[in-house]
Amino acid sequence: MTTPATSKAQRGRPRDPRIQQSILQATREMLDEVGYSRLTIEGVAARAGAGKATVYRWWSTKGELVLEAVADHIAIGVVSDTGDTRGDLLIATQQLIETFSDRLAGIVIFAAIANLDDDPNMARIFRETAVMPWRQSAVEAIQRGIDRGDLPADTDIVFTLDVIVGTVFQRTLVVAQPQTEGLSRSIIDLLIASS
Amino acid sequence: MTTPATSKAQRGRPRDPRIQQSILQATREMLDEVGYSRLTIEGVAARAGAGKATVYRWWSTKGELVLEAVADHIAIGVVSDTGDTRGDLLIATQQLIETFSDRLAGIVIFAAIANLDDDPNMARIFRETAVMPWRQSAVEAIQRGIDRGDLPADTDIVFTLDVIVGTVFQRTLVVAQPQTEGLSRSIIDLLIASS
Amino acid sequence: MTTPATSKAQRGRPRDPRIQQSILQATREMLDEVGYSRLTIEGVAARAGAGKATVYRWWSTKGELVLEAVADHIAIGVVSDTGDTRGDLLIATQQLIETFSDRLAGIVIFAAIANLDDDPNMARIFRETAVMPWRQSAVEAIQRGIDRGDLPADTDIVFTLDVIVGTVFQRTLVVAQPQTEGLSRSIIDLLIASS
Amino acid sequence: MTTPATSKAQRGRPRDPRIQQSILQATREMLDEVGYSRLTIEGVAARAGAGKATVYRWWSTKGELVLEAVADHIAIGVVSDTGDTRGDLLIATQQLIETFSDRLAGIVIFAAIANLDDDPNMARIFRETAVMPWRQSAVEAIQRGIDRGDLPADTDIVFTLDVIVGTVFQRTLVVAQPQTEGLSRSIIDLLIASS
DNA sequence: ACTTAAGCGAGACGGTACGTCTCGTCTTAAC
DNA sequence: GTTAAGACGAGACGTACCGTCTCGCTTAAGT
Repeated sequence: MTTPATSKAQRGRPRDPRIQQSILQATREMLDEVGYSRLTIEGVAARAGAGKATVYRWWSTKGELVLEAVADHIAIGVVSDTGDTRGDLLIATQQLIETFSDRLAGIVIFAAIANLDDDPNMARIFRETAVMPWRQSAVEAIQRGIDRGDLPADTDIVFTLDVIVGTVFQRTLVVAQPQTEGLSRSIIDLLIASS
Repeated sequence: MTTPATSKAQRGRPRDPRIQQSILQATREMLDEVGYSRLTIEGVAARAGAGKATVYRWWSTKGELVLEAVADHIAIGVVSDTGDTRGDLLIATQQLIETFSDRLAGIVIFAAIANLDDDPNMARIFRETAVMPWRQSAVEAIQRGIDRGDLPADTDIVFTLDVIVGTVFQRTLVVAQPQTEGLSRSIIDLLIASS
Repeated sequence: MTTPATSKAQRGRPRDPRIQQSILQATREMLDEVGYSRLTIEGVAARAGAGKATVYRWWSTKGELVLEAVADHIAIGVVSDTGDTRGDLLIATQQLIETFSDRLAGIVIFAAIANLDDDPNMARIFRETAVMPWRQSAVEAIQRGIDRGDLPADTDIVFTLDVIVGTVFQRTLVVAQPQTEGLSRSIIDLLIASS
Repeated sequence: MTTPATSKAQRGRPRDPRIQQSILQATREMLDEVGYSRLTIEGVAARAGAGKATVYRWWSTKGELVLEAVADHIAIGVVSDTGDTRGDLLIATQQLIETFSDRLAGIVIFAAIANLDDDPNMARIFRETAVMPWRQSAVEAIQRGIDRGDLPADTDIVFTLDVIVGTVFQRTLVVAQPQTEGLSRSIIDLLIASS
C-alpha cells in the first residue's frame, strides 16, 4: 500500500519521495542485519531519520513495508516461449531458484509463508505481485508442452507447479543448502520423463 | 525440555503433574484460538490457573513449551518394512500429509520456521524429535527400494525426500487445500515410474 | 524530579499536564488509603488511567513520585522576623507541628526515614526541599534572639533545633497524640528561660 | 514470638536450638550487610541453611524475627537510684544514647518506627520489651527528683521523657552524627536548670 | 527396639509487583 | 499539511519474594 486511506486532492506540502526511499532503504538494511522478526517499525524509522507515524502513514503493517522494500528482489522472472518445453520449464525453475536464493528475498518469502495466518495480507500481496505472474507464465509453458505432446494430456498442471515450488522452497530456504547446482535439472527430469 | 538442568535424587517438593498437564492443555487451547505469535506465557499461566514462574521453571522459552504441548500432534509416524517399496513410500508420504494436516501441528511448524533465527532451538527440537525419526525410516525405505531394484541405483535419496516433503508442505500448508486425496499417490507415481 | 535528564529545546509532543496531575492525584489517594509501602507504581498508573511507562518516564523511583505528590503537604512554613524572639520560635515550632500532623506528610516522612538506605535520594530531596528552608529560617530566628540578648551568647543553635525537631517528631509521629495544644509552648519554655 | 500457637505436651522431634541460633545469626549478618528493607526471609533462610518454612514456623513476620535477633542490642539499660537526681538522669540518657548508637540496634529501631503503620506489632514489641523497662525506671528517677525537690513539682514527666527520647533519636539516628560527646549533658542541663 | 509425631531441608506452587520493552496512536512545533 | 520528535495507553516480558504447601528424612519421647 503506497497511499494513505484518504488521498484527496493534493493540498499543502507534497509527500517527500526521498523520505519514502530512505525508509525503504532502512528497511532493507535492517532486514539484512537482524531478519524479519527482529525488525521493528520503530527501528526502521529511527534509522531512516523518520518519525514512526510517517512510516505508519504509508505502510499499515510490517509485512507491507517489507514487501515493498524488497519488491525488486522477490519479483520472479517470467518465462517466454522458446519453442522448447523442457528448456522453458528449466528456465522457469531456475528463475524460481534464483529468486529464492536472493538473501533479502529469502528472508521475506520465509516470513510471508511463516506468518500466513498472522498476517494473511502479506502472503496475499506476495502471491499477487511476485508469484502470480511467474505462475501464469509457467502454466502457459506447461500447457504448450501438453499441446506439443511433450507432456501427457492428463498432466495435472497445478500439481506440477506445486512439485516445482515445493521442492525449490524446501531446498533453498528450509534446508538452505547453497549447492543448488543441478536442482532445476533434477526437478525437470522428474517431471518430464527424460529419454 | 521437561526437567530442570539438574535432576538429582528427589529433594524438596516434587513437581505436580496435574499442573504440568493443565499448563500444556492451556497452551494447546491458546494455540488453537489465537495462534503462536499471539500466545503469551502470561495468558497460558492465567488460563492454567498457574503462576508465571511455574511455567518458566519448566519451559524456558515459548518454543519449548509449545513443542511439548503438541508433541503428539507433530510426531510423524515412521514407516516399517512391508516388503513393498511403493507401499512403504506411499505410507511414508501419507504419514507426512496426516501430520501436516493437523491444525495444531501446522501452527507449530509455521512457528518453528518463522522463528528460525530468533529461536533456533525450537527448529532444532522440532527437527530432532518430529522430523528425523520419520526421515530416517524414509531413507531406509528408499534404500530398500534401491536394493530390491524397484528404484534406480543412482537415486538421489536426499533429493527424493525433499521432493516429497516440499510438495506436501506446499500443498497442505502453503496452499492449504483440504482435498489431499490423491496427493500421496501423485507424488509416488512421479518418483517411481509407475508401470 | 519532573523533567527527564536532557530537557533541550522543545521537540516532539509535549508532556500532557493533565496526565501528570491525575498521576499525582492517584498517588495521593493511594498513599492515603494503603500507605507508602503498599503503594505500587502499577496501582498508581492503573488508578490514574495511565501506562506504567508514563509514570516511569517522569519519576524514576517511588520516592520521587510520592515526594512530588505531597510537596504541598510537607513544605514547612518558614518564620519571618516579628521582632519577638519567643514569638518567632513559637511560630517556627508550630509550623513544624502543623506539617508533622498532616496525615500525608506523616506517611511520607516515615517513608523517607524507612528507606534511607534503600533510596537515599528520597531523604535528600525531602531534606532539601522541605526541611532546609524552615531550618534556615529557624537558625536565623535563634541568631536574632542571641543578638538581642534574649538567648545566651553561647547557645548551641544546632542542638536547639534538634531538641525542637526531635521532640516534635516524637510527640506528633511516634507517640502520635493528637492533643499537641501546649506542645510548642512547652518546648519553647524549656529553651528560653521563661520569665 | 518464639513458640508456635499450640504448645501441647511435647511430642515428636523437639525444636533444634542450633537451627534457631543460625537463623538469628544469619538475620544479624544480613541486617548488617543490607539493612532492614532489603533483608528477605528467603535470604535469611538460605544463608542459615534452613528452609523458609522453618523460619516462618517460629517467626511470623520479618519484624518479629529481626527484633528477636537483635534483642540484646536494643535492650536499654535501666537506671537505679544513686541518690543523685542529675546523675540518674544523665545515666538514663547515656543508656539511651548507647543503645541508639549501636549499629544493629539503630537499624532495627529505625525500622520499627518507620514501619509503625505497616507493622504496628513490631513497634509494640519494641516498645514493650526494649523501651518500657527503661522508661519506667526513668519515670521513677524523675519522680524521685520531684520528691527531693530537685525538679519542680509540676514537672510534666511524659513531656520530659519525650524531649530526651526525641532529641537523642534526632541526633543519633536521623542526623547520625557520631560525636555525641556532650549530648546527654546538654539535654539534662536543659531539663534541670543547672546552677 | 518400635512407633509415632513433629522438626527439618528443599523447593514447587499461586500470586503480585517489579522495571523494561515495543506496539500503534496521538499531539505538538517546525518547515 | 506533511514531517520529526516523542508522549501516551496498553500489555507482555522475565525476575524476585511473598507466604503456603508438599515431600522424604531425621530425631527424640513414649510405648
